[in-house]
Amino acid sequence: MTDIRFDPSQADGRWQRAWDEARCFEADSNSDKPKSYVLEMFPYPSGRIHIGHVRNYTMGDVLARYKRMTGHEVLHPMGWDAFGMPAENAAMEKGVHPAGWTYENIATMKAQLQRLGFALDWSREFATCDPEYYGHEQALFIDLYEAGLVYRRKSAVNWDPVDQTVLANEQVIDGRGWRSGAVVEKRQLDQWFLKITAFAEDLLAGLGSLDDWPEKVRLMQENWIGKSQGLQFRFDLSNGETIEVYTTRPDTIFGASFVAVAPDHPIAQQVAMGNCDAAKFIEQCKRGGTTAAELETAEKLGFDTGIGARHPFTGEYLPVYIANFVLMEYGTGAIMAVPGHDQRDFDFATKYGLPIVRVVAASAEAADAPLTEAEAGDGVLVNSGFLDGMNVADAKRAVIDRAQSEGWGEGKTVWRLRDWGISRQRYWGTPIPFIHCEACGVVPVPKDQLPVTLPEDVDFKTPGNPLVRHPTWKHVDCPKCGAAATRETDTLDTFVNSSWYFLRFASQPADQPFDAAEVAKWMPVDQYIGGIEHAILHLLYARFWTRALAHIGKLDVKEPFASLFTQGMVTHETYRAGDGSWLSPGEVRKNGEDWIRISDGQPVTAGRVEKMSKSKKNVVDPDEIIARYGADAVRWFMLSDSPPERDLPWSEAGIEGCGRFVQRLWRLVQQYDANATGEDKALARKTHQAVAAVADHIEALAFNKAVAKIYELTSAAEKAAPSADRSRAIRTVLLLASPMMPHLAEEGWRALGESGLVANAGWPEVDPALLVEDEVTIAVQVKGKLRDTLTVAKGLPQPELEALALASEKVQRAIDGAPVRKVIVVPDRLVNIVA
RNA sequence: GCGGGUGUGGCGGAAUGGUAGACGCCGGGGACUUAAAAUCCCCUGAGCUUUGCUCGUGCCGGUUCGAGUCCGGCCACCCGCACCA
Repeated sequence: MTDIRFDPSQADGRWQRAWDEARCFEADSNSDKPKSYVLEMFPYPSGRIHIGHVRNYTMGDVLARYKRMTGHEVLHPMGWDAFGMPAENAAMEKGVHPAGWTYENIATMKAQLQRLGFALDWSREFATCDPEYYGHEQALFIDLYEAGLVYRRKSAVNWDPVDQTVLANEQVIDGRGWRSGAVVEKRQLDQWFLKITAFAEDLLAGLGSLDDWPEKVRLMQENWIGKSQGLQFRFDLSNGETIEVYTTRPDTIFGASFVAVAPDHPIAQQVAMGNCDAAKFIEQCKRGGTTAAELETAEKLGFDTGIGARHPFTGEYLPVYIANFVLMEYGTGAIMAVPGHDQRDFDFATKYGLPIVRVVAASAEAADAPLTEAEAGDGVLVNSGFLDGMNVADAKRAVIDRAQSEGWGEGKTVWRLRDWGISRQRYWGTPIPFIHCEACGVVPVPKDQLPVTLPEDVDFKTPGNPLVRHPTWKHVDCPKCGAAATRETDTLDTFVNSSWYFLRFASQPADQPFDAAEVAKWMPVDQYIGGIEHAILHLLYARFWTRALAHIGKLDVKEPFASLFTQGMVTHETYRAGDGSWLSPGEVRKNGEDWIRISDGQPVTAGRVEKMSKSKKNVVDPDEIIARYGADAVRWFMLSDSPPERDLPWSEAGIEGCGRFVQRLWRLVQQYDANATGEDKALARKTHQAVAAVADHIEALAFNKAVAKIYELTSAAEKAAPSADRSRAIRTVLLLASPMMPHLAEEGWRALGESGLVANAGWPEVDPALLVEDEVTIAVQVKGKLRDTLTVAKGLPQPELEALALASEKVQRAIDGAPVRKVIVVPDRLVNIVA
């Protein structure tokens, strides 16, 4: 009672140690409580924790702590997605070893997370670069290989000739390597692939069962998988050959007025050999930009090959063009073009004066209505021979049936999804556990020789993959025939590491990747929380791995994440000096209505509220704010105000307000009197209502609303006179706030005379009888406009309510003598008088 | 272009078709203090002829006794994908 301020600088660490010593948050796989697996996307150890991590992990933490309080056995683990390019970049730039750099970052970031007091099971921590982890990954990879889900083929890669390395598409900027600036070459290399397309149908269908995923993410995945159904068929060409095209609109076949092939289509290449204009045109197409803006404005261009394609129904010959808008990677790289019903074909036909024929119309009478643009909608087939009069769906089926019975085409499903290329010509990744033998070919490393570990004595001074030029590492004997052989020097895409880590968190036997029975107890993850940037790749790959492992009998779940939540970013206002340079929040201050630079008083322009980024200097450092306000205030801020799926604007005033509330709650706890007597029925009601509301809000992840309810109960308890109910209210508010402000809650729990940890306390019970009010405020409207309010006993019968409302002076004035035509009474809510 | 989302005070945001603006921030006034910090109390959508009235949830219309909420049509901004046949 003497020290009225709560001091996080000494309390935070003390309670963090107490939880540690009590091993509060270690999950027990043998518990018979209902399980709850709460998982946030594990971080890449880039160096320091970002404020976005703080928000992400705070949300998960509140849920995890709440679930513990409501009697669940909670698995809430943390680890490190530790392989990746930044470690190699650091090695090249600073001469440090990727492993050393990574593990140092992990130590730093772990300490940062611990300062926030997260209820994490650190006993299960691992980094994906630990040989124990990636060794198991290698074993799983071999299992998938043996099940036929892994294969090798030649594939084009972006090759940086200076850095001697393969670049991801994002690392190629304007055709040049992002680091070296060298012009990137396309090279054909033997690459490893995972057969994700074998699960395309299932991955698509599975989306339907993910009711607790954001609609947006499901749609993004659906588009990515990109299923389309149509007809693949052959045109006989005037030069005696045939060409395969694919269409999703076989119904419009009578409207086809030309055929178009991609510039890299074999036919285009063949034409180019004998025709230098064609060759020039193809060159020109390749020079075209690939950025979104360029594509949008790109003009449709074509080159008439002079070849004709015989229409399977009319026998007419259609011209074959090479066209810049046709993609080799999709379908067959060739299309039948129907200008009347496809906008791209329409634009092209208009430019080159090709026929535009209507074959779908609103009605048979509108068969010759002019087309001013392509019409893609449904309707009745016209100008289409035997299809006339059919609707689009029937016509599609009819054409496919004819093509199949006559043998010139077949119904086909085409996917946008490609197999997953997982070869990376890099050092800092999971070595692909295979050996190349001249006699035996590709041979998996025997499992008893796993893990294939990375050599430590590597240098990054010379460009290229250190695994390739290491003097000894790759030289091994073939496990099959014993002859001299070489190891695969590619490593696995880092997305593989994050495709099964949640299984390893659930079960960590030494001799296998996971124990199926133990995993079955924890999976699926009940709540997964992370950024929207992983909406497609990570989540799709994890869904694929789970299916693939189920396919080979290692698992019994298909969908790894039952419920997904994507949180918004933390944003901050930006500041610029007169010369346009960015200024950090610490360099500026508000001067009346304006902003000025602290150092010289010069005016500063306050700009948009944007995602925090180092380049714009609008960042805040979690360590600094924790040191200044304590972990609880920071956590509270992360949950307040903005709904969790939306962006959260960071503000100095906001965090100060949170700091004030921490102290306010602390002062309230000091007023707790275990011996207080007497009732306060109204406060008791508010208390119980708050317990129910906060629980509902946390379960819905509506943390901002939960926070508002805690504020309300706090205010009510502050204002109340001492009573037994007030003491209960104070105790309750502390429990409700404990998932959000665990340190203050522990300190307060002691102040209340409790000896255990609030981390082990139960969620307060709710008395349903106290959830309902005995008095209600009734709105009294006249013609829908509020004129008065009445406070009456709950459940007052309609006639009495009506009489009370009509007796109101304000109501009578509003009616002004007009006859009452109708009275609408909503019990316990309102009376509306229509006069 | 396609798909999705969002529009409510000075700001972040609440609101099962039923009292719009909960809660927080900012701001204003007051109390305490020699003073400040801290804390506490009050006010705080706009306007007006201020016991009260009118207007007000991006815009236009509709349904309804009653619309921020439902329906139709627009507008703006944000995000994702993008020449996918």
